[in-house]
Formats: sequence, C-alpha cells, structure tokens
Amino acid sequence: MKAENKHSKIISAATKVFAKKGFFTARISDIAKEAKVADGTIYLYFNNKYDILLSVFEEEVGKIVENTEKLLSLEDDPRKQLEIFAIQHLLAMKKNRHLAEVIQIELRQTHKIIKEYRDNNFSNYTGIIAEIIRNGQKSGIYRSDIKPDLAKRAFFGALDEISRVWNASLETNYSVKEIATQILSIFLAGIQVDPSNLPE
Amino acid sequence: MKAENKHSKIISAATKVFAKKGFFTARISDIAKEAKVADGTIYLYFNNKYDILLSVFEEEVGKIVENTEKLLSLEDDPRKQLEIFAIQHLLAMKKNRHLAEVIQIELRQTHKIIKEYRDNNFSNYTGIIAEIIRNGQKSGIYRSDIKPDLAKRAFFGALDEISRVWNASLETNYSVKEIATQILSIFLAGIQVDPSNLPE
Amino acid sequence: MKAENKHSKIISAATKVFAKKGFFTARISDIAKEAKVADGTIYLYFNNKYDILLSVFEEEVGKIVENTEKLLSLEDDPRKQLEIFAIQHLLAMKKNRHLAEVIQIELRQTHKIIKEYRDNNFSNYTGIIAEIIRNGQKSGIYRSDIKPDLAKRAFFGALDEISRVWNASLETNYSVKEIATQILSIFLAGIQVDPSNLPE
Amino acid sequence: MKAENKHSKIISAATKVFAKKGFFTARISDIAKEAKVADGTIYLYFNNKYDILLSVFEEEVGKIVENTEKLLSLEDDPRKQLEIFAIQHLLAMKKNRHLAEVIQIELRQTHKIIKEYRDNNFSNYTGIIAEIIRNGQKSGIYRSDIKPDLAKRAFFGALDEISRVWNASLETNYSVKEIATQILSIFLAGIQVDPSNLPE
DNA sequence: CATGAATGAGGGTTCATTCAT
DNA sequence: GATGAATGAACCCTCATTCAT
Repeated sequence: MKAENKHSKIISAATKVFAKKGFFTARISDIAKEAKVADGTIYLYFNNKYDILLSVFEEEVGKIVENTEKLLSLEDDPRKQLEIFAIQHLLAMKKNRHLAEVIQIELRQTHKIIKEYRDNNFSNYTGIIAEIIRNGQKSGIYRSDIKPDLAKRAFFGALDEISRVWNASLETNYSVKEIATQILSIFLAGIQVDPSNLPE
Repeated sequence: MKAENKHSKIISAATKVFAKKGFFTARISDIAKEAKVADGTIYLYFNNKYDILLSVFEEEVGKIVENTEKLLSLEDDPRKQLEIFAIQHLLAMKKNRHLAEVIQIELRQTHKIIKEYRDNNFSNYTGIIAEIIRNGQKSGIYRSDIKPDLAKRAFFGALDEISRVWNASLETNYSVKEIATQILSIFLAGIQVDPSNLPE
Repeated sequence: MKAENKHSKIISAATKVFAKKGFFTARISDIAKEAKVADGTIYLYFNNKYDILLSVFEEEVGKIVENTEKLLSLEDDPRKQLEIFAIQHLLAMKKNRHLAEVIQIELRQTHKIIKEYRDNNFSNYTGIIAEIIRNGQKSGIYRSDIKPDLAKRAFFGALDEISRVWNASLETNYSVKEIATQILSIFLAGIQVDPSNLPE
Repeated sequence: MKAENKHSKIISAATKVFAKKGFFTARISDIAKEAKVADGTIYLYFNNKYDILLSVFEEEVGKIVENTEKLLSLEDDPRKQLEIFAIQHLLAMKKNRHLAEVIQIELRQTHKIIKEYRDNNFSNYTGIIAEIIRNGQKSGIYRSDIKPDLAKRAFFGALDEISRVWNASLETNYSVKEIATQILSIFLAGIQVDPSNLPE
C-alpha cells in the first residue's frame, strides 16, 4: 500500500514535471522534490529516467484507452461513437493538462524505442477510430471511398492539435462541448454518405 | 559568400542532426562534424545551441510560408486554395523529412520561449488556413457556423499527424496526391454549404 | 547463540563476497543477501563496511595464526618448523580461496589504518618466520649472516606470490606438497650453514 | 607535444593519486587537480577512470621491462643476471614509490580484465626470471630439479613483498644493495648446483 | 575567420547507512 | 532483535561554450 502510494506519487510528480520542463530539461531531483521523496527513492521504483517516462505513458494512457473502450461498447451508432471518442479525448486532455503535454510533446520524441513503443501502443488508441469508421462503412453510414487509416489520422490529428494549444489560447474561448461539436460537424458531414442525416 | 555558405551548411547540418537525434540528444560536435566545420566555428554564426534551433525553424519554415503564399495569390476559389495549402504542406514535409521532424517534434518542445516563438510564427502559417476559410464564408461557399480558428487547427492537425508518421507506415502506401484528395474530400464536404458542389 | 550464528554467517558471507568482487565493488546488500539477512541486520553486528573487512581479517587470520603456532610448538628442528609454516600457509590459502584473496588483495589496500592494522597483526604472522630463523641461527643451523627480518619477508613473499596465482595457473599443476618441497629446498639450501645437511 | 605533455602529466598525476588513495578512493577530480587540468580534460585522453589505471600500468611498467631486458642482454652469467633483475626491480620500486604501490596494490585488483591483462603483461616480466633460470640450468649452474615457473614466483614474490613494505619499515634500515645481496645470497645458494661457487 | 583543445558546471545514478515498524 | 524502504551525499562523466593559436 505504501509502495503503491509512492509509485503513483512519483508517476504523478513526473507527469507534472515532464509537462512543465520537458523530459530532457527535467531533473530527477525536480521529480523527487515534487513527489516529496529523496532522489534515490525514485530508483527503487524505476530503473532510470527514461523508464519513468515510459511508465508515465503506459499507466496514464492505459486508463484513457480502457475508459474510452468501455463507453464505446455501450453505443452502436458510428456517429455517436465518433462523438464519444472526441469528447473522451478532449475531456481526458483537458482534465489532465500535464498528461496531455506528456503525450503530445514527449512521446513524439526521438528515441526509436519510444517511437516503436508508441506505435504499438497508440495504434490501439487511434485504431479505435479506424474501427468506428469501418463499422460505419459496413452499415452504409460512412462513405465507402474513405480510407479508414487515413481518416483516423486526420481525425486524431485534428483533436490532438486542438488540445495541444489548449493552455495557450483556447483556454477560455471554447468549451469541450463546443469544440467537439464543431469537429464532429465537420467530420461527420465530411465522411457521411448523406450529410444531412444527423443523429438525433 | 563563403560565410553565407558556412551559415547555411550549418543550418542544413543542424536540421539533419536535430531530426535524427532530437534537439537535446544532438551534440554541437555532431552538427559540426556533419557541417564539416570545427565546433568553435558554429559559435561564429550562432549564439548558442538553442539559437541554432530557432534559426533552423525560422529560415526553413520561412521558405515554405513564402512559397505557399505566392501560389495562393494566384487562385481565388477557396476550395482550390485549401487544396493548394494541403498539397504544399504535404510536399514540403515529404521533400524535407528532416525539417518535417524538426517542426513536428522539436518545436513542440519545452521552453516557453519556443512556444511563444512558434505561436508568433506558426500563427502566420496556420493563419493562412483561417484566412482561406473566412474568404470562403464571405463568398457563401463555406458554412458560416464554422469557427475559422477551430477549423484551421483541425485541418492543420490532420495534415500534421499524417505527415508525422510518414516515414513509418505511409511511406509507400499513399501518394501525396491521394492523401490530399482524401483529406480534402472530407474537409470540403465537411465545411461546404453544399457538399455536392465540388470544384471542377 | 543465534546472534553468534548471525555474526559468523555475516563474516563468512563477507569473506566470500569481498574475495569475489573486491572490497570496494562489493555492496553491503551483496553480503546481506549471501548471509541471508537484511541489510540493516549487518549494522547490528558491525559499525560499517570497513569494520566488516577488519573483522574478517581479524577472525579468520587469527585462526590460522593460532593453528600454526600450535603445530610449531610440537617441533624443535628449525628446518622442520619452516616446512610446517610453509605447508600450513599454503594449505590455509588453498582451503579458503576466498580468505586467501581477501588477505592478498584487500589487505594490501588503501587506508593507512588498514596498513597499520595489518602491520600490527601480520607482524605476528610473519614474525613467526623470523623467530624460526633466529632459533635456527642460535642452534648453528642457519647462516648467521642472514637478516631474519629480510628473510622472513622473502619467504613469506615467495609463498604469498605462489598462492596468489593459485586459481589461475597452478591449480592442477602442482600439489601443496610439491610446492612446499620446492620452496623449502630452495630456501633451506639458501639459508643453511651446511646445505647438504637436510632433515631426515 | 602539448597533448603528449598533458597525457603524461595525467598519467603521472594518476600514479601519484592512485598510490596515495587507492584506485577506488581516488576521485577523478583528485587526479585532475594533481595534474593541474580540468576534470573534463582527462576524458580527452582516457575513456574512463579504469582506463587510466590500465594506462598507468601499461606505460610505466613497460619502461621497466624494456630497461631490464636491455641490461640483461649485456650479461651472460645466469647468477649475474639474477642479480641484475633483483637490483633493477628494487631500484625501480624505490625510485617510483607511487608506481610501486600501484603495481602491488591495484593490480592485484578484482576485475577479470585487469587480471588477464596483468597475467599477459606481467608474465613477460616474471617470465624473465624463468628464462634466466632455464639458461642457468642448461649451463649446469642451476639445479635441474628446480621448476623455473615455481622458482620465478618465489623470487618475484620475495622481491615484491620486500618492496611492498618499503615505505613503512625498511625505509632507512637497508639499502637496495644490501637487500639485493641478502636475497641473492639466499636464492643463489638455494638454486645453485654448487653453492660455494659464487660469481666473482 | 577558423580551429579544436580545454574548461567546469551540471545531473543521473549508486549505495552505505538509518530508522520506523 | 530484525527488517528493508527510504535517504541523500558523493562521484563519474558529458558536452555546451570559450579562447589561445
């Protein structure tokens, strides 16, 4: 229990520090101070600085994926599903600004390892979008000339870019609901066979 | 001329090295070796490592902006203009993979300074999209309920995410033309007043 | 008794670990693991890492000295006595390779403290040789021009160097008996008044 | 020339510092300070701390071997040759106390690498003794029942042990000449066929 | 202008030691 | 007494930057 506690305290501190200073600029002692543990304590739970980054990603992102998939399973309409994904993503990013930056900034990082890791892992996440689109195509709701793997990137990229600058400018301008509505209205109109046919 | 030469040799070397190793992992000596100059020589042209990054961005991205704006001035149809932007962006990213990574990876990095810098600078670039949309709205081609500053992010984000994974998976799968066509077909259908009204 | 048990378990574990990894490279946790106690337990029996080293030396070497002196007291012939010392030393080193290395490697180490310590302690051990030689000189068996304190170092050094490389090369080549015979045949011939006068 | 200078300044400083504090206790900054260079400068000439140790050994010991072999080539009498070796060894150790300790203390150290290294390298050195003995056996001067590879260890060990405690106790008591004479008188008497047959 | 040897601050990591349980 | 999680001082090494040549 105590160890559990400390492990997540470090993860959470690291998420905050990485987001604020960036992986390379962040010092282990920053994380330690933020987590209110000694520097050395961190190495009881992680092998090295890089391992902390991976763990932050693994653990925190895992939660989002899990949560999103649960919600999606309760809904059949591919249009509603796309909306769920968008809202979940934006909510998660808004709720955990620190994490948002870690995902967006750090995991676009250099190391091959991380790239592969992300590719294996984020595929799961963005793959959800492609799956929704494919389902929509089967039910004749989405245009069959849309390539799911291109569209998923476009959709994810749109959401990602918007939450990227969240802190800076969009902070007070738009709510998650407004943004999701705009993006959805564009994409649904863009990929539906009959754009006038909107979900109720 | 010789100095000019050396300056751009360093910029070009830095672009390559930053893309390959990342800003923080890249060493000045790596850039010097790649540029075939002495380490110290770099400091005759740049104040510090960080200054090199800014310069890479400034100079290389400047070219793209300039080029894109020139092409756009020759075309009036907002739908064609959006297509021009998409194609120009994808072509530029494809042509200069190194630069593409520098923009995508490094400039999402760390320091507030860079963020502000980017915001001032990239605003110009993404601002082009917003301008196109506003024009289209005036001429009644684009839906008036679309928020240009949200749509510009969505559009840029879509393009950006697609070129991000370029190297990895899309390498051989799709041509720039195909990708641009897909994205355009989604976005135009998404934001036009009359989706069936496509440019010839 | 239980404490006694733990104390010697640690000593024995430390001897093994020091020999294998060297004093500085050995970690307290290595010793703890080898002794099957917790790291902290070690500090119930020893003041610090260095104290363990001293104790290893003190206890283990003490046994050898004691044993050797007992055997020597049963023999009067200085030539036989030298043989006893040589055989006892080689046997002890062969029997306890770990200890052998600790003595040879670690106690030539660093700190003045240890040097003085060794000087005080090993003097007892090598002093045995000097004493044997002095006795032999009194009985007219050993040459009177031999300086006992030089000869003792030469004799001990010869034995020490031979057991140093024991593991490596001499492992299978020579038995303790053979080696002792060779060394003795050289030294006795070297320091006797009448080299042809060998003990039966 | 300048680099040469700095390289040897570091070697020499390291020899001194290693001898004084021991390899593990010595800090890089100690060596740097002693050599009057910056810490980082050391890494322009050596890969790591351990590499410095190897280099100290390699360079300094190399000189001794070279010098000793040159002198030996000028002398045919195996008894004189043994004397030359003893005197050269003792002189070298006396002249360079620091080096003496490095050889004796540090190179008995742990790492397999160093052991192998030493075995390969010191074999050359102690091998000289074995060779002298073999030659003496061929010319009928040394006893044929002596095993050269045991005798070489005994002889080297005797010299080594004596110079080991040099600083401590023998400092003022005996000169190199006296010591060499004693050791030689023991060993020559010990290994000659006719002990009374001494070189003039 | 150009060089690259030299600098030295900075930080990741280890591990002897402590102490609450 | 015994534990082992936690501590934090210590140190090797890197690399951006400088400057004498």
